[in-house]
Amino acid sequence: MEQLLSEAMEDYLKTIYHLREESGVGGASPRAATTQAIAESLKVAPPSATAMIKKLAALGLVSHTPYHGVELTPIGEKAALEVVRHHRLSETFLAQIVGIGWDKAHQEAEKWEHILSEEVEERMAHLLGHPTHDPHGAPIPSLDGKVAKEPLRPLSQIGAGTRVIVRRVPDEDGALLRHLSEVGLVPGTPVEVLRANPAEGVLGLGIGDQTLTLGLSPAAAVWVEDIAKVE
Amino acid sequence: MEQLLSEAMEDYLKTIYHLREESGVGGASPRAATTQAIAESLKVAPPSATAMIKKLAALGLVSHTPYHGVELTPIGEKAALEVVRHHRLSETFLAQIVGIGWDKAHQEAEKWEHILSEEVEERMAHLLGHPTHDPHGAPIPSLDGKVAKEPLRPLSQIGAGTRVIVRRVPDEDGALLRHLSEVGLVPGTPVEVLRANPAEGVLGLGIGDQTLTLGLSPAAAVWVEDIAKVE
DNA sequence: AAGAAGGATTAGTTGCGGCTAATTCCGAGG
DNA sequence: CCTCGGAATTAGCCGCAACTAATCCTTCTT
Repeated sequence: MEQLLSEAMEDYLKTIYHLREESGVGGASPRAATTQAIAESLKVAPPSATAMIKKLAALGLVSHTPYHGVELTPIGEKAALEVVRHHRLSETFLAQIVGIGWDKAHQEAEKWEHILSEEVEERMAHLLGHPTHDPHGAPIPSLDGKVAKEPLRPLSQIGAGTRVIVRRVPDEDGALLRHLSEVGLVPGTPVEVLRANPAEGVLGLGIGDQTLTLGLSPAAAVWVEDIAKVE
Repeated sequence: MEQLLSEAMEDYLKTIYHLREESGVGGASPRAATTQAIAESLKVAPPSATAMIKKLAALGLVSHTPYHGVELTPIGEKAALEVVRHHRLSETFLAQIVGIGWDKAHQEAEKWEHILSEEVEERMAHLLGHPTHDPHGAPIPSLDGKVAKEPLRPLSQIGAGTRVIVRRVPDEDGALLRHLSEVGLVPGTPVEVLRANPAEGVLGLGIGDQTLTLGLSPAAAVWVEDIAKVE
């Protein structure tokens, strides 16, 4: 089970995995991986996606119900998880060892994920102490293809008066990441939601002894873990 | 000057560089980079090489005299040296930091060389203390495209009774590398040629207080620096 | 000086992964 | 129940970098 997949195939599998498995974190139902969603994520035209889906289906990596959606088969999921593992290990390695800012690590890892040999992967994991999460808080799948499932919710859905811990931030948007780390919204940070008014479109947050205001849309991308209600 | 070249183009430029600039180390005249030599090095059919040569010539990276050879233009050489720099830095990084055996570092670096961003390259060089040579003793071109020229000779050409220092070993052949490091023929090691009989096809060598016999063909791949005659 | 050998190039194809334009299908609203 | 809009698919094409078969140069030998 080694490198029979082209780079493009790996990209599609990873994208399908993200669409299916990672859209509904807080128990939300995962959206279907539609042709359009896949094409959009990969910035290709829909017919290109259709063609690749057929190829992957022929290889037994996805099951495709025409005009409906795509589902990873167990084999496809294994392959996808290997790419995800390579990606997140690379991100961690780039940030921790190489010293690249975490806001840039993601795009570098997009290239690394396709060329990591099993041996280099093993060495990196070892050097890093077999990390369970990447710098953005995303879980790193284990070698045998298991991912920790975590009951996280988007910060945007947290009601006022609740204390939570930031567990995960998105990795794709460098500018957003830089802003989040400036204000201290990084994985591991405890945060209290002070004000939450959907009509207002903003959240008032307390981080340590600082307070700040964050728009709902960036807040929707920050995933947190509940701790306790404050009455 | 950044990533306008396809991976295939980079491979061709690197190969042409190796054929032209690195064949004659001990002052030997460099062989021409012929279509056939290029095709062979890249394990590609000759027509494929012809086609790519034309493409590179159109881009001003090589000058091509049809039915004769190929020469790197200054721009082409700069591009080739950047790939070589990436390759050798990666080899060093893989061996030194990641902990991959030097016999495997080469083939890993073949993949890394194409995806290194300038920033990651910079960080790696920094972490390694801006090394001047890779683990095989090959000089690492500087950022501005300069390579140290060293007056090395193949070990196979050294006469009996001469002491030399091993400066460079080939990087492509993993099995040969493993053997060389087993017997201690690694860059930096002083060696005395005890016996040299071309008819015999072998060299008698003294390394430290050990002696060993090495065939001429592997010896031709080991480059050494002269120290002094022993009378 | 002629011809043969072998390297180089041209001609024509292939597979991959994109694309646009045209068509087909599905499901929602009338 | 039918129609219509948007999503999905098919049809046909492109660029890249490989390939085989055929042809064309150069050069070396006699």
